[in-house]
Amino acid sequence: MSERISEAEWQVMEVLWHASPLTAQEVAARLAETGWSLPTVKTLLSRLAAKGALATTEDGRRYLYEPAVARADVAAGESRRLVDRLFGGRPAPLVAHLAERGELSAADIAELEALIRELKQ
Amino acid sequence: MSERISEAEWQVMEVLWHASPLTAQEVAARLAETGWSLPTVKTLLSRLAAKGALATTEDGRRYLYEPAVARADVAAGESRRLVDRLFGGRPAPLVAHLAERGELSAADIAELEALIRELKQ
DNA sequence: TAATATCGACTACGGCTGTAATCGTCAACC
DNA sequence: GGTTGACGATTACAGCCGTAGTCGATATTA
Repeated sequence: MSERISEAEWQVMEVLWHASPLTAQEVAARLAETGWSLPTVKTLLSRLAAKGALATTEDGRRYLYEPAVARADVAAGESRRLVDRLFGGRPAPLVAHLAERGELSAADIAELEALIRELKQ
Repeated sequence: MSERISEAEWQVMEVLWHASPLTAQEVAARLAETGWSLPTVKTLLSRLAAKGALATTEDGRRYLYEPAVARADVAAGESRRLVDRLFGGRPAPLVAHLAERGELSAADIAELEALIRELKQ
């Protein structure tokens, strides 16, 4: 398990994390804004199924697709990789970075503060 | 500007962010633990120079390489991309994620707390 | 029952990435 | 001055990624 998921594949996963199971058609419909053709979406679905990120159920002559991995797990893995690579595994510099660049709103800061308070218990 | 830097390329950049300018030989020597051959390191250096991430100065018949982009800028870009993609642009969920998985040490939390206090001013 | 639409599977293909060998050239040494 | 070594440049090549076309089989419809 735990194969990497590419960026295009991630968008497909997002659709299915949001609602599943879906047919290839339905997934493609929800990805209309990407401009991808149906074959493209089908290729991505196949690749995801092949690497175990999606589970398929036969429904007559077609498949219903649904996630086989939790979004949280994949997100955690990606986060960890980034934090390791960019900040030596320490998350504070990441936050400091975002802050320095004005990428943090007051709401973000409040949210982080509440989270920290909770973590300290 | 702002071409993407791949993971192998990132390791080369790390060397030069740490000390520069260096020759290809010197860079390769500092990447001994990767097991990469000298040609491999040279390829990575060329690609980085071609995309403007490294600046070169001629030194006789060879080049001296040094970063043409700040580590902080690249790191910020990557962080931003990740946070956008995984957490809808909000950093708190990222931290929450790391926390939930026990990826945050007490020291990390203290560091974050200090940072938040500072940000609130 | 014959034509058509729809599926998934397979194939394609250019670009990027990781990894490296080879080539032409110039400098240094014998 | 010829040979050897060190450079960068060029070429290679398999695997992954984004994007998509084609094919064979089946279901639907006329």
